[in-house]
Amino acid sequence: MSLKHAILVLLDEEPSTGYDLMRKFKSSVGYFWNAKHQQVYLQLKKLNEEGLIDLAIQAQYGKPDKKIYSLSDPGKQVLRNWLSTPIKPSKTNDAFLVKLYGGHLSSKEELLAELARHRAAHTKTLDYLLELEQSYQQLPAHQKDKYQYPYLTLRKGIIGENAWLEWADEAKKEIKK
Amino acid sequence: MSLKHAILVLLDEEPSTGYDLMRKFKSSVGYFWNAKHQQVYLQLKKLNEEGLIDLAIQAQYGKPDKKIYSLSDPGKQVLRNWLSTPIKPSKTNDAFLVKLYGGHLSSKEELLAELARHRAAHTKTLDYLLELEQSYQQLPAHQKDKYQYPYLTLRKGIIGENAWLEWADEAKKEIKK
DNA sequence: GTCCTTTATGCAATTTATTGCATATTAAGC
DNA sequence: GCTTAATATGCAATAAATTGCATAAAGGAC
Repeated sequence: MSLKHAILVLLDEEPSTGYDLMRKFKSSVGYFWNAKHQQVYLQLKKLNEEGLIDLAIQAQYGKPDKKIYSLSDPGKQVLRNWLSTPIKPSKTNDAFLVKLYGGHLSSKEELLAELARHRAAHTKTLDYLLELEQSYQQLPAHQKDKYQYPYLTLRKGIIGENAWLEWADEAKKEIKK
Repeated sequence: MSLKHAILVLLDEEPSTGYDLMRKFKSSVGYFWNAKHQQVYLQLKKLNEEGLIDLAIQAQYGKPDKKIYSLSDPGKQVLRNWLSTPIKPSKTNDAFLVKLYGGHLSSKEELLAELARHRAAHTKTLDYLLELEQSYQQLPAHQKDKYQYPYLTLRKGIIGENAWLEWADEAKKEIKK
Protein backbone atom coordinates (compact mmCIF):
# COMPACT_ATOMS: atom_id res chain seq x y z
CA MET A 1 0.00 0.00 0.00
CA SER A 2 2.09 2.84 -1.28
CA LEU A 3 -0.56 5.39 -2.12
CA LYS A 4 -0.15 6.23 1.53
CA HIS A 5 3.55 6.82 1.09
CA ALA A 6 3.16 8.62 -2.21
CA ILE A 7 0.88 11.08 -0.43
CA LEU A 8 3.30 11.48 2.48
CA VAL A 9 6.15 12.22 0.07
CA LEU A 10 4.13 14.84 -1.76
CA LEU A 11 2.97 16.44 1.48
CA ASP A 12 6.55 16.58 2.68
CA GLU A 13 7.27 18.75 -0.35
CA GLU A 14 4.44 21.13 0.44
CA PRO A 15 1.12 21.20 2.29
CA SER A 16 -1.67 20.42 -0.15
CA THR A 17 -5.37 19.78 -0.53
CA GLY A 18 -6.69 16.56 -2.00
CA TYR A 19 -7.34 18.47 -5.16
CA ASP A 20 -3.73 19.68 -5.29
CA LEU A 21 -2.52 16.12 -4.98
CA MET A 22 -4.86 15.02 -7.73
CA ARG A 23 -3.42 17.66 -10.00
CA LYS A 24 0.05 16.25 -9.39
CA PHE A 25 -1.09 12.69 -9.99
CA LYS A 26 -2.63 13.81 -13.26
CA SER A 27 0.45 15.70 -14.39
CA SER A 28 3.98 15.89 -13.01
CA VAL A 29 4.15 12.66 -11.00
CA GLY A 30 1.53 10.94 -13.16
CA TYR A 31 4.34 9.21 -14.97
CA PHE A 32 4.98 7.02 -11.96
CA TRP A 33 1.91 7.29 -9.75
CA ASN A 34 -1.79 7.35 -10.45
CA ALA A 35 -4.88 7.42 -8.28
CA LYS A 36 -8.51 8.42 -8.50
CA HIS A 37 -9.77 11.32 -6.46
CA GLN A 38 -12.04 9.11 -4.33
CA GLN A 39 -9.02 7.10 -3.28
CA VAL A 40 -6.98 10.17 -2.43
CA TYR A 41 -9.66 11.90 -0.35
CA LEU A 42 -10.33 8.71 1.57
CA GLN A 43 -6.65 8.11 2.20
CA LEU A 44 -6.17 11.68 3.41
CA LYS A 45 -9.00 11.21 5.88
CA LYS A 46 -7.44 8.00 7.17
CA LEU A 47 -3.94 9.45 7.41
CA ASN A 48 -5.34 12.36 9.39
CA GLU A 49 -7.16 9.98 11.74
CA GLU A 50 -3.90 8.10 12.23
CA GLY A 51 -2.22 11.37 13.11
CA LEU A 52 0.28 11.16 10.26
CA ILE A 53 -0.92 14.37 8.64
CA ASP A 54 -2.39 17.57 10.08
CA LEU A 55 -5.43 19.36 8.79
CA ALA A 56 -6.04 23.08 8.46
CA ILE A 57 -9.42 24.15 7.19
CA GLN A 58 -9.65 27.23 5.06
CA ALA A 59 -13.19 28.49 4.81
CA GLN A 60 -14.45 29.70 1.45
CA TYR A 61 -17.63 31.52 0.57
CA GLY A 62 -20.17 29.25 -1.00
CA LYS A 63 -17.67 26.57 -2.04
CA PRO A 64 -16.86 23.63 0.20
CA ASP A 65 -14.08 24.35 2.65
CA LYS A 66 -10.55 23.86 1.41
CA LYS A 67 -8.80 21.24 3.50
CA ILE A 68 -5.09 21.74 3.58
CA TYR A 69 -3.12 18.77 4.81
CA SER A 70 0.50 18.81 5.93
CA LEU A 71 2.95 16.18 7.15
CA SER A 72 3.05 15.83 10.95
CA ASP A 73 6.10 14.77 12.95
CA PRO A 74 4.86 11.20 13.40
CA GLY A 75 4.06 11.20 9.68
CA LYS A 76 7.60 12.25 8.86
CA GLN A 77 8.88 9.42 11.02
CA VAL A 78 6.68 6.86 9.27
CA LEU A 79 7.84 8.23 5.92
CA ARG A 80 11.52 8.11 6.86
CA ASN A 81 11.03 4.58 8.07
CA TRP A 82 9.37 3.50 4.84
CA LEU A 83 12.11 5.17 2.82
CA SER A 84 14.78 3.17 4.61
CA THR A 85 13.00 -0.15 4.03
CA PRO A 86 13.80 -2.00 0.80
CA ILE A 87 10.77 -2.34 -1.47
CA LYS A 88 10.04 -5.04 -3.97
CA PRO A 89 9.83 -3.99 -7.61
CA SER A 90 6.37 -2.72 -8.51
CA LYS A 91 4.24 -4.98 -10.61
CA THR A 92 3.47 -3.93 -14.14
CA ASN A 93 0.22 -4.71 -15.93
CA ASP A 94 0.03 -3.38 -19.43
CA ALA A 95 -3.20 -4.27 -21.21
CA PHE A 96 -2.01 -2.82 -24.49
CA LEU A 97 0.80 -5.37 -24.68
CA VAL A 98 -1.72 -8.11 -23.90
CA LYS A 99 -3.68 -6.97 -26.92
CA LEU A 100 -0.61 -6.96 -29.09
CA TYR A 101 0.37 -10.41 -27.84
CA GLY A 102 -2.92 -11.69 -29.22
CA GLY A 103 -2.54 -9.54 -32.33
CA HIS A 104 -3.10 -12.38 -34.79
CA LEU A 105 -6.78 -12.32 -33.81
CA SER A 106 -7.10 -8.66 -34.88
CA SER A 107 -6.60 -6.91 -38.19
CA LYS A 108 -3.46 -4.92 -38.98
CA GLU A 109 -5.59 -1.81 -39.39
CA GLU A 110 -7.01 -2.12 -35.89
CA LEU A 111 -3.61 -2.77 -34.37
CA LEU A 112 -2.02 0.17 -36.17
CA ALA A 113 -4.88 2.43 -35.15
CA GLU A 114 -4.55 1.49 -31.50
CA LEU A 115 -0.78 1.83 -31.66
CA ALA A 116 -1.21 5.30 -33.14
CA ARG A 117 -3.64 6.30 -30.37
CA HIS A 118 -1.26 5.21 -27.64
CA ARG A 119 1.64 6.79 -29.48
CA ALA A 120 -0.16 10.12 -29.46
CA ALA A 121 -0.71 9.87 -25.71
CA HIS A 122 2.95 9.05 -25.08
CA THR A 123 4.11 11.88 -27.33
CA LYS A 124 1.92 14.28 -25.39
CA THR A 125 3.32 13.03 -22.08
CA LEU A 126 6.87 13.33 -23.37
CA ASP A 127 6.31 16.90 -24.57
CA TYR A 128 4.95 17.81 -21.17
CA LEU A 129 7.86 16.21 -19.37
CA LEU A 130 10.32 18.04 -21.63
CA GLU A 131 8.61 21.29 -20.70
CA LEU A 132 9.05 20.45 -17.03
CA GLU A 133 12.72 19.76 -17.72
CA GLN A 134 13.07 23.16 -19.36
CA SER A 135 11.59 24.80 -16.27
CA TYR A 136 13.96 22.86 -14.06
CA GLN A 137 17.00 23.84 -16.12
CA GLN A 138 16.12 27.49 -15.73
CA LEU A 139 16.02 27.36 -11.94
CA PRO A 140 18.80 29.01 -9.94
CA ALA A 141 21.42 26.58 -8.60
CA HIS A 142 20.07 26.27 -5.04
CA GLN A 143 16.59 25.45 -6.35
CA LYS A 144 18.07 22.84 -8.64
CA ASP A 145 19.67 21.21 -5.63
CA LYS A 146 16.36 21.20 -3.80
CA TYR A 147 14.63 19.40 -6.65
CA GLN A 148 17.50 17.07 -7.48
CA TYR A 149 15.56 13.90 -6.65
CA PRO A 150 12.27 14.85 -8.25
CA TYR A 151 14.35 15.75 -11.29
CA LEU A 152 15.81 12.25 -11.36
CA THR A 153 12.32 10.81 -11.55
CA LEU A 154 11.55 13.27 -14.33
CA ARG A 155 14.56 11.94 -16.23
CA LYS A 156 13.16 8.45 -15.80
CA GLY A 157 9.96 9.65 -17.37
CA ILE A 158 11.73 11.24 -20.31
CA ILE A 159 13.99 8.27 -21.00
CA GLY A 160 11.08 5.88 -20.58
CA GLU A 161 8.78 7.76 -22.94
CA ASN A 162 11.53 8.07 -25.52
CA ALA A 163 12.06 4.32 -25.34
CA TRP A 164 8.35 3.75 -25.75
CA LEU A 165 8.30 5.84 -28.92
CA GLU A 166 11.41 4.15 -30.25
CA TRP A 167 9.71 0.80 -29.77
CA ALA A 168 6.49 2.05 -31.33
CA ASP A 169 8.32 2.95 -34.55
CA GLU A 170 9.85 -0.50 -34.70
CA ALA A 171 6.49 -2.13 -33.96
CA LYS A 172 4.71 -0.08 -36.64
CA LYS A 173 7.17 -1.23 -39.32
CA GLU A 174 6.92 -4.81 -38.18
CA ILE A 175 3.11 -4.85 -38.21
CA LYS A 176 2.94 -3.26 -41.67
CA LYS A 177 5.40 -5.79 -43.04
CA MET B 1 -10.30 -6.05 -15.39
CA SER B 2 -7.83 -7.43 -17.87
CA LEU B 3 -6.45 -10.41 -15.98
CA LYS B 4 -9.41 -12.11 -17.57
CA HIS B 5 -8.27 -11.10 -21.04
CA ALA B 6 -4.63 -11.84 -20.35
CA ILE B 7 -5.66 -15.38 -19.46
CA LEU B 8 -7.83 -15.71 -22.56
CA VAL B 9 -4.94 -14.56 -24.75
CA LEU B 10 -2.56 -17.06 -23.19
CA LEU B 11 -5.09 -19.89 -23.47
CA ASP B 12 -5.62 -19.05 -27.11
CA GLU B 13 -1.93 -19.75 -27.61
CA GLU B 14 -2.15 -23.15 -25.93
CA PRO B 15 -4.28 -25.01 -23.38
CA SER B 16 -2.72 -24.63 -19.94
CA THR B 17 -3.13 -25.31 -16.24
CA GLY B 18 -3.20 -22.51 -13.71
CA TYR B 19 0.33 -23.47 -12.83
CA ASP B 20 1.39 -23.16 -16.48
CA LEU B 21 -0.07 -19.67 -16.62
CA MET B 22 1.72 -18.73 -13.41
CA ARG B 23 5.00 -19.84 -14.93
CA LYS B 24 4.38 -17.50 -17.87
CA PHE B 25 3.44 -14.61 -15.60
CA LYS B 26 6.63 -15.16 -13.65
CA SER B 27 8.83 -15.37 -16.74
CA SER B 28 8.12 -14.63 -20.40
CA VAL B 29 5.10 -12.35 -20.13
CA GLY B 30 6.03 -11.15 -16.65
CA TYR B 31 7.46 -8.04 -18.24
CA PHE B 32 3.95 -6.78 -18.96
CA TRP B 33 1.59 -8.82 -16.82
CA ASN B 34 1.75 -10.06 -13.25
CA ALA B 35 -0.65 -11.92 -11.01
CA LYS B 36 -0.60 -14.08 -7.90
CA HIS B 37 -1.55 -17.71 -8.13
CA GLN B 38 -4.65 -17.23 -5.97
CA GLN B 39 -5.95 -14.68 -8.41
CA VAL B 40 -5.27 -16.88 -11.43
CA TYR B 41 -6.89 -20.02 -10.02
CA LEU B 42 -9.97 -18.06 -8.98
CA GLN B 43 -10.24 -16.36 -12.35
CA LEU B 44 -9.93 -19.70 -14.17
CA LYS B 45 -12.76 -21.06 -12.07
CA LYS B 46 -14.94 -18.07 -12.90
CA LEU B 47 -14.12 -18.12 -16.61
CA ASN B 48 -15.03 -21.80 -16.70
CA GLU B 49 -18.33 -21.09 -14.95
CA GLU B 50 -19.04 -18.38 -17.52
CA GLY B 51 -18.37 -20.91 -20.26
CA LEU B 52 -15.49 -18.93 -21.75
CA ILE B 53 -12.96 -21.70 -21.16
CA ASP B 54 -13.27 -25.48 -21.13
CA LEU B 55 -11.83 -27.79 -18.53
CA ALA B 56 -10.20 -31.18 -18.97
CA ILE B 57 -9.07 -33.01 -15.86
CA GLN B 58 -5.95 -35.12 -16.02
CA ALA B 59 -5.67 -37.50 -13.08
CA GLN B 60 -2.27 -37.98 -11.44
CA TYR B 61 -1.09 -40.51 -8.88
CA GLY B 62 -0.96 -39.02 -5.43
CA LYS B 63 -0.75 -35.43 -6.62
CA PRO B 64 -3.84 -33.26 -7.04
CA ASP B 65 -5.47 -33.54 -10.46
CA LYS B 66 -4.05 -31.39 -13.21
CA LYS B 67 -6.74 -29.09 -14.59
CA ILE B 68 -6.11 -28.17 -18.18
CA TYR B 69 -8.10 -25.19 -19.44
CA SER B 70 -8.60 -24.24 -23.06
CA LEU B 71 -10.37 -21.41 -24.85
CA SER B 72 -13.97 -22.21 -25.84
CA ASP B 73 -15.75 -20.74 -28.86
CA PRO B 74 -17.70 -18.21 -26.77
CA GLY B 75 -14.40 -17.38 -25.07
CA LYS B 76 -12.76 -16.72 -28.41
CA GLN B 77 -15.64 -14.42 -29.32
CA VAL B 78 -15.30 -12.47 -26.08
CA LEU B 79 -11.56 -12.21 -26.65
CA ARG B 80 -11.95 -11.03 -30.24
CA ASN B 81 -14.47 -8.49 -29.06
CA TRP B 82 -12.13 -7.16 -26.37
CA LEU B 83 -9.27 -6.98 -28.85
CA SER B 84 -11.29 -4.78 -31.18
CA THR B 85 -12.27 -2.36 -28.39
CA PRO B 86 -9.91 0.53 -27.68
CA ILE B 87 -8.39 0.39 -24.21
CA LYS B 88 -7.22 3.26 -22.07
CA PRO B 89 -3.52 3.36 -21.22
CA SER B 90 -2.71 1.21 -18.18
CA LYS B 91 -1.97 3.03 -14.99
CA THR B 92 1.56 2.88 -13.65
CA ASN B 93 2.44 2.88 -9.97
CA ASP B 94 6.14 2.70 -9.27
CA ALA B 95 6.97 2.78 -5.58
CA PHE B 96 10.70 2.96 -6.25
CA LEU B 97 10.31 6.30 -7.99
CA VAL B 98 8.22 7.52 -5.07
CA LYS B 99 11.15 6.70 -2.82
CA LEU B 100 13.57 8.49 -5.06
CA TYR B 101 11.27 11.50 -5.24
CA GLY B 102 11.60 11.78 -1.47
CA GLY B 103 15.30 10.99 -1.63
CA HIS B 104 16.41 14.01 0.39
CA LEU B 105 15.01 12.26 3.48
CA SER B 106 17.33 9.28 2.94
CA SER B 107 21.08 8.92 2.83
CA LYS B 108 22.98 8.61 -0.44
CA GLU B 109 24.23 5.21 0.68
CA GLU B 110 20.71 3.89 1.14
CA LEU B 111 19.56 5.29 -2.18
CA LEU B 112 22.52 3.85 -4.04
CA ALA B 113 22.03 0.48 -2.39
CA GLU B 114 18.39 0.33 -3.38
CA LEU B 115 19.19 1.51 -6.88
CA ALA B 116 21.79 -1.26 -7.15
CA ARG B 117 19.30 -3.86 -5.96
CA HIS B 118 16.72 -2.85 -8.53
CA ARG B 119 19.41 -2.58 -11.16
CA ALA B 120 20.40 -6.18 -10.54
CA ALA B 121 16.80 -7.30 -10.96
CA HIS B 122 16.43 -5.39 -14.24
CA THR B 123 19.72 -6.76 -15.55
CA LYS B 124 18.54 -10.25 -14.79
CA THR B 125 15.24 -9.65 -16.56
CA LEU B 126 17.03 -8.19 -19.57
CA ASP B 127 19.40 -11.15 -19.81
CA TYR B 128 16.44 -13.49 -19.73
CA LEU B 129 14.59 -11.53 -22.41
CA LEU B 130 17.70 -11.54 -24.60
CA GLU B 131 17.84 -15.31 -24.27
CA LEU B 132 14.22 -15.52 -25.40
CA GLU B 133 15.10 -13.33 -28.34
CA GLN B 134 17.95 -15.67 -29.26
CA SER B 135 15.54 -18.60 -29.24
CA TYR B 136 13.12 -16.68 -31.41
CA GLN B 137 15.80 -15.75 -33.94
CA GLN B 138 16.71 -19.40 -34.34
CA LEU B 139 13.18 -20.47 -35.23
CA PRO B 140 12.36 -21.47 -38.80
CA ALA B 141 10.58 -18.78 -40.82
CA HIS B 142 7.03 -20.07 -40.42
CA GLN B 143 7.42 -20.29 -36.65
CA LYS B 144 8.75 -16.73 -36.61
CA ASP B 145 5.58 -15.63 -38.37
CA LYS B 146 3.45 -17.41 -35.84
CA TYR B 147 5.13 -15.64 -32.94
CA GLN B 148 5.41 -12.26 -34.64
CA TYR B 149 3.18 -10.48 -32.13
CA PRO B 150 4.54 -12.04 -28.96
CA TYR B 151 7.96 -11.14 -30.34
CA LEU B 152 6.90 -7.51 -30.61
CA THR B 153 6.03 -7.50 -26.92
CA LEU B 154 9.40 -9.10 -26.22
CA ARG B 155 11.06 -6.23 -28.08
CA LYS B 156 9.14 -3.83 -25.87
CA GLY B 157 10.59 -5.61 -22.87
CA ILE B 158 14.12 -5.44 -24.19
CA ILE B 159 13.95 -1.79 -25.20
CA GLY B 160 12.26 -0.92 -21.92
CA GLU B 161 14.80 -2.72 -19.75
CA ASN B 162 17.67 -1.16 -21.68
CA ALA B 163 16.17 2.25 -21.09
CA TRP B 164 15.81 1.47 -17.39
CA LEU B 165 19.50 0.59 -17.14
CA GLU B 166 20.52 3.66 -19.13
CA TRP B 167 18.56 5.80 -16.69
CA ALA B 168 20.01 3.95 -13.70
CA ASP B 169 23.55 4.83 -14.78
CA GLU B 170 22.62 8.47 -15.09
CA ALA B 171 20.85 8.39 -11.72
CA LYS B 172 23.80 6.75 -10.01
CA LYS B 173 26.18 9.48 -11.19
CA GLU B 174 23.74 12.18 -10.20
CA ILE B 175 23.23 10.79 -6.69
CA LYS B 176 26.97 10.39 -6.09
CA LYS B 177 27.63 13.94 -7.22
C1' DG C 1 17.43 -38.99 6.63
C1' DT C 2 16.06 -34.19 6.70
C1' DC C 3 15.42 -29.87 4.39
C1' DC C 4 14.29 -27.07 0.51
C1' DT C 5 12.37 -26.31 -3.99
C1' DT C 6 9.12 -27.48 -7.43
C1' DT C 7 4.79 -29.12 -8.80
C1' DA C 8 -0.29 -28.31 -8.23
C1' DT C 9 -4.28 -26.49 -6.24
C1' DG C 10 -7.55 -23.80 -3.39
C1' DC C 11 -10.48 -21.08 0.52
C1' DA C 12 -11.14 -17.09 3.57
C1' DA C 13 -10.24 -12.58 5.30
C1' DT C 14 -8.67 -8.27 4.51
C1' DT C 15 -7.06 -4.40 1.98
C1' DT C 16 -7.10 -1.56 -2.18
C1' DA C 17 -9.06 0.27 -6.14
C1' DT C 18 -12.89 1.30 -9.19
C1' DT C 19 -17.45 2.82 -10.46
C1' DG C 20 -21.50 5.29 -9.66
C1' DC C 21 -23.63 8.91 -7.61
C1' DA C 22 -23.85 13.51 -5.40
C1' DT C 23 -23.22 18.63 -4.46
C1' DA C 24 -22.06 23.55 -5.48
C1' DT C 25 -19.60 27.74 -7.13
C1' DT C 26 -16.76 30.41 -10.44
C1' DA C 27 -14.94 31.63 -14.81
C1' DA C 28 -14.49 31.23 -19.55
C1' DG C 29 -16.25 30.23 -24.23
C1' DC C 30 -19.73 30.91 -27.69
C1' DG D 1 -27.86 33.72 -21.57
C1' DC D 2 -26.23 28.77 -21.81
C1' DT D 3 -23.06 25.31 -21.59
C1' DT D 4 -18.81 23.40 -20.33
C1' DA D 5 -14.61 23.07 -17.67
C1' DA D 6 -12.36 23.73 -13.48
C1' DT D 7 -12.48 23.96 -8.48
C1' DA D 8 -13.34 21.15 -4.27
C1' DT D 9 -15.11 17.45 -1.71
C1' DG D 10 -17.23 13.03 -0.31
C1' DC D 11 -20.23 8.36 0.51
C1' DA D 12 -21.60 3.73 -0.88
C1' DA D 13 -21.38 -0.40 -3.51
C1' DT D 14 -18.78 -3.37 -6.04
C1' DA D 15 -14.73 -5.44 -7.94
C1' DA D 16 -10.06 -6.76 -7.79
C1' DA D 17 -5.81 -7.84 -5.51
C1' DT D 18 -3.15 -9.19 -1.55
C1' DT D 19 -2.09 -11.85 2.51
C1' DG D 20 -2.51 -15.75 5.31
C1' DC D 21 -3.29 -20.34 5.65
C1' DA D 22 -3.63 -25.09 3.93
C1' DT D 23 -2.57 -29.63 1.64
C1' DA D 24 0.51 -33.07 -0.58
C1' DA D 25 3.90 -35.61 -3.16
C1' DA D 26 8.33 -35.77 -5.93
C1' DG D 27 13.12 -34.96 -6.39
C1' DG D 28 17.50 -33.10 -5.40
C1' DA D 29 20.97 -31.18 -1.98
C1' DC D 30 23.83 -32.04 1.90
